[in-house]
Amino acid sequence: MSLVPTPSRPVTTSFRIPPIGPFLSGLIVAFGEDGHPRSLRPRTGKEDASIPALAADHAFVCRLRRVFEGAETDNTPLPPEIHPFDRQVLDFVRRIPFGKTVSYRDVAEAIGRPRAARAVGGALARNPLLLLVPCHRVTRASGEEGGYSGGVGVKSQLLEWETRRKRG
DNA sequence: GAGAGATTTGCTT
DNA sequence: AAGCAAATCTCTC
Repeated sequence: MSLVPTPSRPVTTSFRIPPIGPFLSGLIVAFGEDGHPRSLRPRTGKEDASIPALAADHAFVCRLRRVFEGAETDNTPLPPEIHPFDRQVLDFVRRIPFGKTVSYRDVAEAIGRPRAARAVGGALARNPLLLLVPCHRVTRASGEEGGYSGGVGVKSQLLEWETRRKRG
C-alpha cells in the first residue's frame, strides 16, 4: 500500500454517495486528479466511516441517478490505467442498452475473440466503474446470471429493476 | 512463467 | 438433467 502516486495508482479522493433507487443503499466513488471517476461500487457497509459524503445534488450524483433510471447512457472516459483487452470489453459493454442482456460469449464474439468468453468474465471482474459500465447486463449463455463484483444480489436486483422499468 | 478466473461446450452418467 | 473436464484468453504475481 504505497501512498506515492504512480501511473498505475493515481491519486484519488473517495466519497460516499447517498442511496439511489429502491435497493442501492449507497455507493462509493473515487475521483482521479482529472476529475473523472476512477472507481465506483455499491456500498458494502464495511467502508471507513471517515469517507466524506458527496452532496445528493452534486452533478455526478444527478448524472448517476439518470443513468440508473435509464434516462441517460454514461459517457465518461475509462480510467487510463485499464489494459487494452479490458478496455475493448468495457467499451462494448457500455453500449448495451438499458434493459437488455447479452452473454459473455456474445461479448467475446463482438470484440473478435469468439473463444474468449472466460477472459471477458475476467475483464468484467475488473470493471472499476460499476453501473456506469453496465457489466450487470452480461449474463451466462445458459440463462444464469453469473457473477458480479458488486455482489450477486445486487446484480439480480439491477436486472429485475431494468426489465420492470422497461416494461413500465 | 505459472495460476487463476463473473465461461462454454461436449461427454458421461 | 445434472455433473465433470477440457478448451481458451488474458491478467496478475
